[in-house]
Amino acid sequence: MTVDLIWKKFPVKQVEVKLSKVLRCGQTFRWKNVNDIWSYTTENKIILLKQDEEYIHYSWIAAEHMQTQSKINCHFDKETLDFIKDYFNLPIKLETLYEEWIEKDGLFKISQQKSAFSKFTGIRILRQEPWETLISFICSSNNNVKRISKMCDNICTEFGKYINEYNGIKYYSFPTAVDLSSSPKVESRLRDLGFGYRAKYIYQTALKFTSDEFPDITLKNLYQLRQENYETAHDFLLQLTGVGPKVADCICLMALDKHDIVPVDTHVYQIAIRDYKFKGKKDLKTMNKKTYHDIRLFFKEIFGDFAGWAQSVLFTSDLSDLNNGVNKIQNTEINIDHTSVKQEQDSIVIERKRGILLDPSSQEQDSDKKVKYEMK
DNA sequence: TCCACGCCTGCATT
DNA sequence: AAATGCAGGCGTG
Repeated sequence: MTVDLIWKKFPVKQVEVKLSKVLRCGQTFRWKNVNDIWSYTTENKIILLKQDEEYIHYSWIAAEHMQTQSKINCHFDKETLDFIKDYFNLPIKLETLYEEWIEKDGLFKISQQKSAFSKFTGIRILRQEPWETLISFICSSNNNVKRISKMCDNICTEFGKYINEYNGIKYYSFPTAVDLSSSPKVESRLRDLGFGYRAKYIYQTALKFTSDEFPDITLKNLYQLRQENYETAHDFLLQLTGVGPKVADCICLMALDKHDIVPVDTHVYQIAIRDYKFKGKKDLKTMNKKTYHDIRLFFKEIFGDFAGWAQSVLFTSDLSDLNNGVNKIQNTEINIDHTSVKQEQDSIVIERKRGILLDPSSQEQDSDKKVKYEMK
């Protein structure tokens, strides 16, 4: 089936959104990049995006079963644009926030080296669908971006609804709670798909959303948390299997409009000690409840109402472990001849690499990596 | 209440 | 080349 894509566009500066960063900095795991076109499935269509200096271009492919009439076309155009504006939190102006952060950053930072905020522009927090965010972040424990992406891909292919095909890739929607609790076999199937101990967490969480035993745990109430305060949202999420304080905070920040929440892991803890004036043991491996709380409030006091957003920039700029899948690919390329880069014809990985090569600020990182590697 | 431990897989190191 | 270590958050006892 061949489709003629019709592209529309709207103006956005790259300092407001930089797709190549935002879509692979560890907050979303389901976007694919094929020939510099980003793609993602919703319930009824595949959404396609590409970005140049001044514009984001968007297009869509309706689900296979839907007929394409001019009326639907027009509706889908609007729906897609609305989705993009909402998903990327576009009403929130990043440039102004960055100015505030740079100012505050200077006051608290230990060294006066160039602020991460002037180097890594266009990184913003998405406003993602709460159910997908919940399941994705249950997958994130003890895990890396590459593997989480693969797991999300697997769960859609196995339990989602077929949407359509584009560029030789089949696209599926993200499975619902009903899809994931339909049979106890779900858990063992997820295990087979490489979910490990998270298979049980996902199945049990899905069950809580569909079973009468837990009348308060519903999709509607999950969505309602966007209107509730942080404590309410956090406590609700902790009832779910596989959701602890860190995962709950990720969901609060990335799906539930809690812009001031900083999810704390040991990496964030290290940033607090190394770059800011947080006093704590440098060798702390396991974090207790108090430390977690203290670090979260520490960053909130520095950056204020959008502390979670600010933290995501610091985190992304501190690339050493983050995106390790992507970085590993770069190292492989630099060091070994082409024949060695064969086995994984994984389109996601391959295309990520492409995106990086075309992204000017990432090229700086490329050269950094190269230097580090040669010095070894 | 706090803590140590096990859980799963993929990748890097030895 | 097989064995080991690491990543690093949640649940359990």
